[in-house]
Amino acid sequence: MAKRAYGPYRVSILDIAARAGVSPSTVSRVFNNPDLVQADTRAAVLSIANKSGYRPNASARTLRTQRSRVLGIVLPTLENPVFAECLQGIASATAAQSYTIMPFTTDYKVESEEEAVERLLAFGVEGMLLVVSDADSSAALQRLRAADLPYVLIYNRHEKHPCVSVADDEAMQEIVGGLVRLGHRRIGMVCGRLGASDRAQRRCTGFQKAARQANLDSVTILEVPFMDTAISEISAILHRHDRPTALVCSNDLIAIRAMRAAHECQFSVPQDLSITGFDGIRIGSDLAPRLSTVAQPNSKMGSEAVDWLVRSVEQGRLPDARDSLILPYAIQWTESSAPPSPTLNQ
Amino acid sequence: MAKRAYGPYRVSILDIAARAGVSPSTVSRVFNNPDLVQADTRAAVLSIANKSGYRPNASARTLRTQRSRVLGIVLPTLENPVFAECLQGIASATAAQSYTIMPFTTDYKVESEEEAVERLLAFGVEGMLLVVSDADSSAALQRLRAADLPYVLIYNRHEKHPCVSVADDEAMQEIVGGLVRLGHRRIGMVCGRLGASDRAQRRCTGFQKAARQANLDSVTILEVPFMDTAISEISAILHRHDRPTALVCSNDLIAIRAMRAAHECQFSVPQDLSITGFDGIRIGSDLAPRLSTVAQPNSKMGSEAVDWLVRSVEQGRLPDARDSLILPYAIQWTESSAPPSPTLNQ
DNA sequence: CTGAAAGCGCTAACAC
DNA sequence: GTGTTAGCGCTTTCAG
Repeated sequence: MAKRAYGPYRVSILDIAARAGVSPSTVSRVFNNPDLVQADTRAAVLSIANKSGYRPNASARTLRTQRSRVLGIVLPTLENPVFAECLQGIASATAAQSYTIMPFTTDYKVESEEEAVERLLAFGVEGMLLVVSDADSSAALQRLRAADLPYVLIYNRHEKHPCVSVADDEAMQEIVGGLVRLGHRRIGMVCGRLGASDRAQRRCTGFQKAARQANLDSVTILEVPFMDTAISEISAILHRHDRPTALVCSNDLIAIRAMRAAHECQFSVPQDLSITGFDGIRIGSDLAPRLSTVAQPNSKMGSEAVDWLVRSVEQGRLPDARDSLILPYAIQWTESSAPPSPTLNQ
Repeated sequence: MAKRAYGPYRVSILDIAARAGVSPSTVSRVFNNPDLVQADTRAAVLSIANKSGYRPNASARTLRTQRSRVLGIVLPTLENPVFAECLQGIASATAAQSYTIMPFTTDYKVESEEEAVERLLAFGVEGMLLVVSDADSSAALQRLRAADLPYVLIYNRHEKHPCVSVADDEAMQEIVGGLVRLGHRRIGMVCGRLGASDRAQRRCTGFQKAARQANLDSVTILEVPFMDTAISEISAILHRHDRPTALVCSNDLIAIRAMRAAHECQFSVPQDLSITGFDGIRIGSDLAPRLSTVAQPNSKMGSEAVDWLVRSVEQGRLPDARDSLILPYAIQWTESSAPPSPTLNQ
């Protein structure tokens, strides 16, 4: 039993081999190719291994086989449930395939993205799953390309990169279209920091396009870079006399804050103001009123990305951008949206 | 440049040494003990290393040094923001200390806890942070003890284990006390699956104790094992003619569903029904009405646990249960709680 | 200040 | 069916 310089004892394959009276290779085979080993020796080795709490050392195995079975994960923040739900999907899928994950959060900072990728590369991950701020300009992705490491983006969409996403521009247009059909003519959009996320940008563009098509009476776009001040900034808009009758938000977290802002302005949702979100975080459907939103299959986006990445890794090739997955979204028209009250829409 | 059996090229220390015309040891020193290397050779090596995108191979380094700088994380689910927020705290703190994390979720299943611990042990993590279902009976913790690996529990509380938590029994009593002082005499408690979490149990016990002390007129305890059915089960209680005037929930997610249930029963919160939560998830304070709750410093609990664990690891000793941290909680009396309306409290 | 050599724990040819 | 051997990439004495 080898004693480490400090800390816990760890049993090595040599210890097990010695105790079982076999060679290390036999022990190794028991764990990697059980069939190649006689049933009784296998049983003996296994029993001793279990008794000693032996598990093959992953670092040594990785070094030897050049396979770590570890995937690197890079995402903005777990404070937004959309990413937490996605990571949960990733975690479940990887565990099911006997892979392990190593997550980093970037707080939407590109330097952190690069740092994370660098660390993960050093670690010898076999592939990465990323949610980056801006796929088009990402240095982290260039590095990944240069390193020839398989990766898949989630929530991002880009021609040149393998992505798992939903058609959010389209979804956004559908949302606006729905509101217009309900009778809304003054619609505002509230987005997160546009510079920090190509998603927010795309959704915003989708909104503008739909607004133009519908030839709306009034279109306001409000960028709320920080969640802390979101409520008061939204309230400000609601105090204007020509305030919108509907507020389209670039994500659910903002939409929830918009509901709060409405409440503080003594407006009731949806009678005085319709509100829609984007993402489909779990809690949205338990609110009162339920949040109308574009529900993305967050957990599934994670697990699909895992499946694709693992497949690529095991086949020794890079995921192809042309195989990018656009998963279906589901617009949930629920209680936070309704026709504008007649007096409001003049 | 060594070509892997499949997949990406990776540059090794030998490549760098050769290109720089020095020995591998020198390159190694540049990365680990820069001071031991002459300034100009150091610069030369560094420049070549950067140009080639070289990063020391973590597996090899771990194998050699017996230090992985990886911490294992085991928690129930990221679908509950309380754990997502905590993991975010863990992620930030570990990144700041140049450690990496390897998280596993258990969905409250003890077998998954054991499996996760086993995998992490094999991996050679230097320590673990866990949120287990029941610290007292956990086989995973026994295994950790046997392996002599440093670990810290979060949210769990136990005499024999190093824990970072808040005094939730006390907090629970304070919540009930507060409601009683507001005038509530019929108070109900809604808990998650008690068998799945010693926290839920402790909070429930705290509630019962406080209820007894206050000699309440009516005490209902409702266990809602699954979130999917929570709303309807809570509604059922609210339909009773002697329904509680206040509902104390064992966590915020349940409290949000209780608010929903109240809404569906046409009760307004807090006029017809007061509701309190537990955990202090971020969203709670942006709801309308804001959720009254016991706010735990979730992110900080994670980072404190990291700091403690890392300190222990680096000093080569196990965290001592007697040093367990009980962080302060903050009861937020906000909009979801108020005195009962006079007609209700007969 | 730098190089040579050994070895961390494991697996995969290759022998037998 | 099993053992022997070499070596994955790195760090670390030990020499010089």
